[in-house]
Amino acid sequence: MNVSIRNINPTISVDCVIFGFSTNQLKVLLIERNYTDPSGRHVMDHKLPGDFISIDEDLDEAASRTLEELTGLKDIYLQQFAVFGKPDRISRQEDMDWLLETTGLEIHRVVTTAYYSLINIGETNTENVIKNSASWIDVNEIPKLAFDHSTIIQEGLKHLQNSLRHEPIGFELLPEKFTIRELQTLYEVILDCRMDNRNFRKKILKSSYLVQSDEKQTGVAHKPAYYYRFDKPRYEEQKKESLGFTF
Amino acid sequence: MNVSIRNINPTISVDCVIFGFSTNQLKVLLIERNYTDPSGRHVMDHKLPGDFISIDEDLDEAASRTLEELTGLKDIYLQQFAVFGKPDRISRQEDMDWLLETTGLEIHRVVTTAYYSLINIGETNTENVIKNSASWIDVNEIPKLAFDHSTIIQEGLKHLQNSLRHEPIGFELLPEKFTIRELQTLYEVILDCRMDNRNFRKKILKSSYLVQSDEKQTGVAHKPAYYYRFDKPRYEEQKKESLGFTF
DNA sequence: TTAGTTAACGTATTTTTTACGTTAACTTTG
DNA sequence: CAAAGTTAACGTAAAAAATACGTTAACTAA
Repeated sequence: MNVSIRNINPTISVDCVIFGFSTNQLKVLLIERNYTDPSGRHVMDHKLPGDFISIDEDLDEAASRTLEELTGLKDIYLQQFAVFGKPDRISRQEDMDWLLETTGLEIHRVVTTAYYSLINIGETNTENVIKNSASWIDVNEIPKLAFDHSTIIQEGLKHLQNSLRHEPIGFELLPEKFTIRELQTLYEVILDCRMDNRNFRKKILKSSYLVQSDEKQTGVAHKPAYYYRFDKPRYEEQKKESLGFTF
Repeated sequence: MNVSIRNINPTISVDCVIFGFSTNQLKVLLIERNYTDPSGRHVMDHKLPGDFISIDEDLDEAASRTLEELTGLKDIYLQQFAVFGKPDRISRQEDMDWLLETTGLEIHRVVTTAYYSLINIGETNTENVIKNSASWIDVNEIPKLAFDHSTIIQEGLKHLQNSLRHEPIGFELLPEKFTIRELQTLYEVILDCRMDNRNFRKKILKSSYLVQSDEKQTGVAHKPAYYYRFDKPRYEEQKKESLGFTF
C-alpha cells in the first residue's frame, strides 16, 4: 500500500483478529512483516492484518477493506471489540523502524480499533491468503508479534469465548455441513473445557436452527454421523421474535 | 481548556457516558455547550463530557481526566465500551462552529472512544457538577445533543443493561446503605421490566456479598425495611474463586 | 467373523426458575 | 386509639433446565 497515493490518518488504525478452525485447532490469521533493521539486516516476524485508516474512511469500512485485501472475503461477520490506545504501544525499535520503512513517516503514537471475524478456513480463498504471505497460526502457538498484537489477540479470544457462550456463532467457523461431534469439539477447543456429548446433543438440537441433512459421513471406521447445517434465516427470525416486545 | 497550552491530537477524543440513579430514574450526566452561530446568535445545547486526547495521553487516562475535571471524582468504575468513527459524525453546522470556536481549528473528522461509568449521585460532589454547568438528565428525556452523542448514550445504555444482567454493578449506583426494594427498582428501571419481589429477594440474597445491617428504615408509613450493603471485597474474592482453574 | 470405534438416543436425579399466599410492622386517618 | 393502608419478609409447590450416566447401532480394519 503506497502512502503517497492513499491519504492516510497516521494516528488511527484498525486491526483484524481473524479466527479460523481446522484440524481441531483454533487459528488466527497472521501476516508476515519484513523490514531491515538499523544494522542493515533483513528481519521477518508477524503481525495482525491491519492498516491505517484513510482520511474520511469509516472504521468499519477500513476493517472490511483490510480484510478483503488480505483474504478476498467480503460481507462476513466482522465486529469491533476494543480500542488499544496506550501511548507506549509503539516502543520497540523494530516497530518504529518498520513504520518508517513502510510509511516514510516518524510515527510514535497510534490508536487502533480492533475487529474480530470468524472464517471457515476450508471455504476461504486460499490463493489470496497465500498471495499476501498470510498464514493460519494456532492460537496456542503464537510467536512474538509486532506492537501489542499478542494482547489484541488475547482480548479477541476472550470476546470470541463470550460470544460463543451466548450466541450460535460457532457455525461461522465450520463448513456448511458438519457433524454434531465437530461442533462440540469446536466448543471444547474454544472454551477450553470438556462437555458431555449426550447433553450437548440434546441442548444444541433443541434449537430449531440446526437442521439434519440426509447425508452421512463416509469412509469412517465407525457408525457414520449425519451431517447438519445451520439455518441462519431461521435463527435470525427466531431471534427477532424472542426480542419482540408485546404491547 | 486552552488548546494553546495543552498539546492535543484533534482527530481522537474520548466521551464519557456517566450514569446515575435518583428518584427512581436512570440519569446521564450532560454538560452545557455554548456557542455563537454564524448569525452571531448565542446558542445553548448539551453534550456528553468528553475531550480530545493530549498527544501521548492514554485513552483511559484521558477519560479519567475528563471525568475528574467535570465531577471531581477519581478512581471510579470507568470502562471503554465502543468506538465511534463514522466520517459523517461531524456534519451539522453547529458542531463545526463549536469546534472552531473552542479549538481554533477546522475539524471535520474525529474518532471517539466511549467510556461508561456508574456514580452514586447522592455521594457525588455536587458543587463540582454545578460548577461545570453539568446536569443529570433522565435517559428517557434526552434533548437533542451535539454530534452523535444520543447514539453513544443508547449504546452505553445497552452496555449497562448487559453488564447488569451478568454482574452485580447496580450497587455502584446506590448509596452505601440501601433496601432490597431500592435495588429491585433499580433493576426494573434499567432493564425496563418487572420482577417478582419474592423471587428477586431470594436470588439476590443467595449471593453472599449482600449483607444485612441492623439499621431499619424510619419514618415510612409501612413495615420498615432493613438496610443492606454491598460487600465488595467479598464479591471480588468469590469471583476469583469461581474462575480459578483446578490443576 | 470379531474387535474397535463413535453415533444416536433415553431416563432418572438434581438444581434452578417461576408462581403465588400469608403474616408483620410501621404511619395516617377518622 | 382503633381501623385502614402500605410495604417488608418469608415459605412452599410446581415447572423447567441442567446434569449424570447406560445401551444399542453402524461402520471399518484386522
